[in-house]
Amino acid sequence: MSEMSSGRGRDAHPAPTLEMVAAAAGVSRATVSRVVNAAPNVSDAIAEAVNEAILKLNYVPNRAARSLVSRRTQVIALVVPETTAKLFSDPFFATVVQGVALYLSDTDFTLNMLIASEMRSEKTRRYLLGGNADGALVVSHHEGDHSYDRLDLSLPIVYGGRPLLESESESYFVDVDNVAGAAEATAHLIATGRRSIATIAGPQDMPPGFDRLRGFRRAMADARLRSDLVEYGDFTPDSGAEAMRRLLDRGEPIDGLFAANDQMAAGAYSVILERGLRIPHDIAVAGFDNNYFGSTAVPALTTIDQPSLELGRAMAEVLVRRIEGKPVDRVTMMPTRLIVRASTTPRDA
Amino acid sequence: MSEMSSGRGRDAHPAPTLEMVAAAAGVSRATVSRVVNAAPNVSDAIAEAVNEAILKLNYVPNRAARSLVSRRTQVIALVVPETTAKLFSDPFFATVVQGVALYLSDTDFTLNMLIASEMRSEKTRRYLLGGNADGALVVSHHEGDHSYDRLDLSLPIVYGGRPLLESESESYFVDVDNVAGAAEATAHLIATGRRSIATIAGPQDMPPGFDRLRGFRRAMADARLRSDLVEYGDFTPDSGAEAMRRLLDRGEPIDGLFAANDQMAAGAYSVILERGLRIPHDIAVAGFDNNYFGSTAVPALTTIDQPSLELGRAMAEVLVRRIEGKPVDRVTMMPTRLIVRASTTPRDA
DNA sequence: ATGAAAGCGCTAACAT
DNA sequence: ATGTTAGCGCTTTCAT
Repeated sequence: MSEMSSGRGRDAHPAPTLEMVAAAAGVSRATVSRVVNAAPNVSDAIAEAVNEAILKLNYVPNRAARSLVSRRTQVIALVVPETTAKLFSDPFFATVVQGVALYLSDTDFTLNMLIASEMRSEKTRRYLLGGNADGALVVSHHEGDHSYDRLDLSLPIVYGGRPLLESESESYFVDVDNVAGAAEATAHLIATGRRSIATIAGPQDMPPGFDRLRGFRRAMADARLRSDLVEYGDFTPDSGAEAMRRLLDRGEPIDGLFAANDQMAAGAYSVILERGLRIPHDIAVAGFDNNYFGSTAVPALTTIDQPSLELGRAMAEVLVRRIEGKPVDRVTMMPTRLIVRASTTPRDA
Repeated sequence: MSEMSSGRGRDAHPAPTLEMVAAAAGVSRATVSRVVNAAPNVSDAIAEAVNEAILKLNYVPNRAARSLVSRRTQVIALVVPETTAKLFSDPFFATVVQGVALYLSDTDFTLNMLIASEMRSEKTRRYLLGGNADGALVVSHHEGDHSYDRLDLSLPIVYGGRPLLESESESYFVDVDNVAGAAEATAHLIATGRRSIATIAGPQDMPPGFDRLRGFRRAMADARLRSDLVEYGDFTPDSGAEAMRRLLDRGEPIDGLFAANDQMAAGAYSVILERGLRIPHDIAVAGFDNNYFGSTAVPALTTIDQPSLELGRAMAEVLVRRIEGKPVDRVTMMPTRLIVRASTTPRDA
């Protein structure tokens, strides 16, 4: 295993410049620039000659030079709060990033990923304000933290997930329709014959926690059913188990459960089983997120699928449109999808 | 929900330039540049005055301008083959990326993520060769594809995972020690009393597939045990199930199984159970990867943990050292760790 | 120790 | 339709 040897490169073949292309094609640099940027006013003959020279020299425009004069970096920053990065193994988040990257790979933009920790928050701000990116995407997980709002004055920003206090923010965001998704899951429970439906809600200071409870309540109200069987968890399996315990300890009959995410549903499963109750016979269960906590559970969990890839794609698209000055809605809602599995099979089936 | 409004910014506050700082501090631009870059020859008094001006004006150096003259972009490209991106939900991959990002966030480098599809491979090459990055990291999953080797002449590259034909490549890479990990898992099976141990190997044209089989054979040979109970899968659960079926159909006794990854182990589980055999009583099982396929299996799967975060970190570190011209080993091996769970509990325990 | 000046590679008026 | 020219903001000799 040898040592050494390093950052040479880039100098072996001193990269061809626009000027060299101009010389080779026998035209001015301005003309080459026009050809490269597909400007309207170039005669076909010359354009062809220039393109030939470009090909022959293997010319690639220097981005730094271009950025310097055009004031455009063609860079989009993806800001990942460190708390979210810790949950990196969360397939939801990874898929959102993939969606962003996929969309951008068809544009001239490049994706810059930043991990923003408390410590380095100043560094992140400086990076963003230092003209290093044309726009930023902020993905936090459940927090609804729109603390980069102020930066939006200098740089277009698009968030994944709505802000906590929507009325106080003018921020652009793309969000999953948590209310509709939760309502759909609840309605499904009702449609399969359940009447005494409880919910394990998420933290009410996190938008998804709040919205999913709202969706549950709405569906219950629509069916003229009571919706006071509510306990709260923090989206972890353990908290789901405890909430289920509290729910069962109330002594009221429960034949259906909507958990605000699959993890909590998984936690609830263990308690339900431990009390000698059967799923779905005694209690039908529906979750939210559609991840492996639900798909590998026994019985498999009915849940709400989030369009994570599309969410990422949409975030990138909204941001690019803002950067390019095209009109975009300030809020974009992504539809969810009900995934019916064994945990909500009707009793008579 | 309002419409419009867009890419303004950046002009509201015309970013302060080095020149403005110079004026404010009453010195020349050269001096400001020296202070910013911590050059040796600056008097404390002046340095202080300059720093004050920088703070007051909230000055941030313009990267494009800096890159243009210094020929350094401070950008590191992370190339993700699209085939890998599809497996994005794979926690292994996501965590590697996180490791990279985490390491870089303590440096002056920035992470640029590129999805390299077949279609856009030319675009990727141009990007890399166009001086848009100071170095590149290539993470493919299992493929051992080092097809960017040629670019290494112009740009330092570091791979995650060894090349398929190591002898033919001079590439820098960081890899998990698959041989040692597989050997450790197998040795553990042996240590817990198993003697007729089979393996479900991965594709032999993928380095991890090949290396894990080698590790298995080595451990068996060290214990003077036969190692001809080998069937192959393609790392998917289904292929694991089929391989297990073939193994069992051989009619030879099997009391232990090493699967080259957790997915295939999960597939094997179903066949073992379906044949009325018990885990670990009849057959003890060990996997590799340490992901949820194993941790959520029943009984929980003994497996080999890969230091994914550290792998990413190490890749970034090796690349940065190359870029900075510091010595680095061409190959870096990351140690694995045995995670003992219920699937290998000794019979007498 | 500090300043003056040149120039990195490109785009965008402006002129022709 | 094409060329000329003047910078973009910074680093870096070279003087002083």
